[in-house]
Amino acid sequence: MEHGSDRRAQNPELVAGPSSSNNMISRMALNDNKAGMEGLDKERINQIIFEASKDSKFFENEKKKEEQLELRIQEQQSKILKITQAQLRGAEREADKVLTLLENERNLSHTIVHVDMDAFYAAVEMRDDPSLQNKPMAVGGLGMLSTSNYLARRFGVRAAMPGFIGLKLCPDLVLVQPNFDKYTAVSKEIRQVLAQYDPNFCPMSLDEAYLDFTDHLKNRCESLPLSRMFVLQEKNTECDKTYGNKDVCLCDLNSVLRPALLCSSEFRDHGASDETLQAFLNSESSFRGFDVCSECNKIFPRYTCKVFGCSVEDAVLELRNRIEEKTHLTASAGIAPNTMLAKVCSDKNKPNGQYRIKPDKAEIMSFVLDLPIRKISGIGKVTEKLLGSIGVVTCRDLFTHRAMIFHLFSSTSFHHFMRISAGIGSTCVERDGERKSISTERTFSEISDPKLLLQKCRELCKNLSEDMKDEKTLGKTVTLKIKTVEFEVRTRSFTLPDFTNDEATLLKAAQMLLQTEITSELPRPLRLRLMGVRMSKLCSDQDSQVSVAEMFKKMDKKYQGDQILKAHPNPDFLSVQNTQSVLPKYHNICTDSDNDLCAEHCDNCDDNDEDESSIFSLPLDQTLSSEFVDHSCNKFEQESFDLNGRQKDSSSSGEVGILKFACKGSRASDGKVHVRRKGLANFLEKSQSETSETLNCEESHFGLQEN
DNA sequence: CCAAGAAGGACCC
DNA sequence: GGCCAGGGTCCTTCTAAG
Repeated sequence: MEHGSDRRAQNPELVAGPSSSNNMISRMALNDNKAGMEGLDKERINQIIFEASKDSKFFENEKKKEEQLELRIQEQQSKILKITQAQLRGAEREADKVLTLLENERNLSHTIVHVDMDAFYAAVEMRDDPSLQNKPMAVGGLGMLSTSNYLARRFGVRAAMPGFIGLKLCPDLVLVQPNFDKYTAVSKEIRQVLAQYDPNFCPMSLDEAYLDFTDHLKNRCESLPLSRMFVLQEKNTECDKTYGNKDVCLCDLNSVLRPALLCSSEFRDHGASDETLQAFLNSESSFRGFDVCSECNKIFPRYTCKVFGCSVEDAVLELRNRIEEKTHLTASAGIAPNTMLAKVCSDKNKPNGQYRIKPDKAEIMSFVLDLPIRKISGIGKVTEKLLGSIGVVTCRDLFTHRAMIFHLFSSTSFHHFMRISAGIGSTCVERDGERKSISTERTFSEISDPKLLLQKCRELCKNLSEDMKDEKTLGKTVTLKIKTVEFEVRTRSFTLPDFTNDEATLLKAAQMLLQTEITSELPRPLRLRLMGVRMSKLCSDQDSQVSVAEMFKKMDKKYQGDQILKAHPNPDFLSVQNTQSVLPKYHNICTDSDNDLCAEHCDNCDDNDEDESSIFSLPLDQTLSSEFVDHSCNKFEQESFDLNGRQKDSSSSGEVGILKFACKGSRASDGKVHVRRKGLANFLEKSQSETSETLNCEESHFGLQEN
């Protein structure tokens, strides 16, 4: 195995001067790890990109960033030189421990599907404007492209590329202004289909989502053939090519026609098995009388029906076909035991394809080992290069270099990398909770006149305030973001005493921040190309009170699948993951039936279960003012852990109340829940000030003195 | 001396 | 000849004040 000392000599990049033009070419280079970009003339494309960029301010800034990255790599190298062999061996043992624990965590019982629409925005535009068919096109403006169609990708034109470079690469490129309202509407249609396979699916954006197919597949095995029969339009007919054809029914045949078919006695008569039904569907007479749409009175396009089998593959194929029927757009899908792998899989057979990794460790490993780390969601340009500099390119390398990674990266990153190397990912696709921030920003041609800058700021605050009112949300921390004409980004924030979405208040804070920046730049003018305003520390408009139940929910969210807890050296932490794959929900805390708290307050344990508004769902200050407070603090140990899993002393008086409160919710617990209690303490400490303020709690609520 | 806020970045779509 | 978005999330590093 190779180590740091000889690495430097091997890696020419580390020897070359700072951001050599080679480095810059590769930094600016086309990112071709997107689907539809294989086998391009990269040399030529990169040259064009380089030429188009090299005299710009943007490029200068990129150069700066590249230099900083190289500096980081050098720091990394000198760190490596200091690591002894003994330390490496120790780290390897630590890593192996973590990997063993991760192995226990491996959960192959879920079937996760990642659905990803193919070139979504571009596909919608092409669908609605047949004149765009067979032309290279991209959605976006001269400034930036959102996505490109597959034809344009052949020229190297891709998302996140400025439009003017796209035009250089492909002079015939057609640019279409994005129409987000339309994409949102189409997305809604798609989600209607997705919801039928997993009502709790998790949309990641307009065009992609994770689904947990586990339950669907269970039911599917017992389902009737008819329930798996769907209408398909015949491909490659005139109708198919002319989506805009006014004479043909454009309705979703599975909404319009299928119910009628299912009602037909003839169909039911043949629905005993997949085979008899399919045979009937193939027969001449099957669709007689089903020619005209009852909704639009137009003639149906040529169609057939297909019975989809019970396997995962069939189920996902069915899902994709139904999306296509409904929207006339294609989707790709990845099927795997966890979200991380499913995501990679959905890219594998793009466009209009799917790929499955079976829930089998050997198969997972053979898929993962040679997978370049860059394919994994969350590993971008920088991490790729950082890891690349120590010889890590594939997921296998993550394993072989685990000792080095242990030393070079934070505990969080290390665990993350180890999970990747083992092909372990999240098996739950729960929707994200509430949003954490809301913002608006605008790029413009240079503004340096302070008056105009403040005017810009006013516009942004007005917009943001409106957005927040639409969302019925309040916020506390105002952040001003500016980007100078040199592309330097700065953020300045200010926390207000109260939650608000009031335009004037917002403006006052934002303008104050802006003014400070303008002043600090004097005597030079502050020359900006972008300004943005963000509000964070949000809470809902309705109730600025958060219930204890909400708190616990947040907890669950935060620690679900948390690798730190699970890999923590403290055996108490480990006990959780051995008993349950995810941390217990708050109502599972009360596993003890003879516990008084439990009997009183936990609707899950209480057999009578009459009390929907149990104490856990009351606003916090009410909860705390109940007698529940007083006898609740008897047990809490003073251990707590920071987010890196390091134990720390919690004797500071400010924490006491928080910690006490923390133990209340889990007082009913047995040894197992001990973990939970710590986790909760951890959470509450972390958000201490937020907690007492957000929840409008008087200090006295926390004011119980320690013993 | 320490935890929390602020600032800066990486990354995703 | 022109000249790189906007909406988020999460993580890390720095720092100032009690």
